[in-house]
Amino acid sequence: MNHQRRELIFSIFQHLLAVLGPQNWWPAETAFEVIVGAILTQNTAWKNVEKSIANLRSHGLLTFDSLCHAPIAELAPVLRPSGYYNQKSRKIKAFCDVIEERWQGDLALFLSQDMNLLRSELLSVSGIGPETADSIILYAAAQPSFVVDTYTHRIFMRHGWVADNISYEDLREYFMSCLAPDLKFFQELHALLVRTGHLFCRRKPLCVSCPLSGWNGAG
DNA sequence: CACCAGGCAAGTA
DNA sequence: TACTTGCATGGT
Repeated sequence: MNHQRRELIFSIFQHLLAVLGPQNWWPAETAFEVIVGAILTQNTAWKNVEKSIANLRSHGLLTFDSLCHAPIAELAPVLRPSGYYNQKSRKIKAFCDVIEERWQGDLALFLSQDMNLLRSELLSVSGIGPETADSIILYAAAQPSFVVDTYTHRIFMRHGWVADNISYEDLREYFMSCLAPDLKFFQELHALLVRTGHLFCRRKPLCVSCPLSGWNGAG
């Protein structure tokens, strides 16, 4: 069972890598920028997130030390292009407050803790759910927690590889239970699946032209 | 015009 | 546990 899953996942990975090339995610300069981007992209097109990131940079708010001292009233208008700006400004502040109060402002120390403890603490922050937490762990903390995003779910359920109503945690376990915890592999596979989603499974009922269409894992 | 985008929390039954 | 709804701008 696990062996067959692993073979399927490896063959998908190799095929997408050959077709699309290495993605080298996450598109950010610093760990803090990854975290901010992960929150801003919740149910939001990345193109709009880029506008907010650019706004933050021009306002000098793209570092932990500057942003954690900025009031929400200053933050919210800057985040306007990526939507839900009142919610997201509170979420980012809630995260910064945890780092300030529980980790004395040491973001690197926070990110270097044991992966499962890190995941639990991230999930306890209001505004950080499972996908955002796993994105932060995989790309900001550089620890191997598999990220399940909407495209991963869509691609796997449309091919009939998993049930369409599978939960986030169960789909994450689908990957993590049969794969070695390989940071670079988790990063690249997630990036390739999102790229595939952007190109072939966006605004469409089926992945008709998806490179995985008709794929059965035998390749 | 309607619908969607790299979710999440809070409310309801 | 399993739905439903609000959050909000910008692209197709």
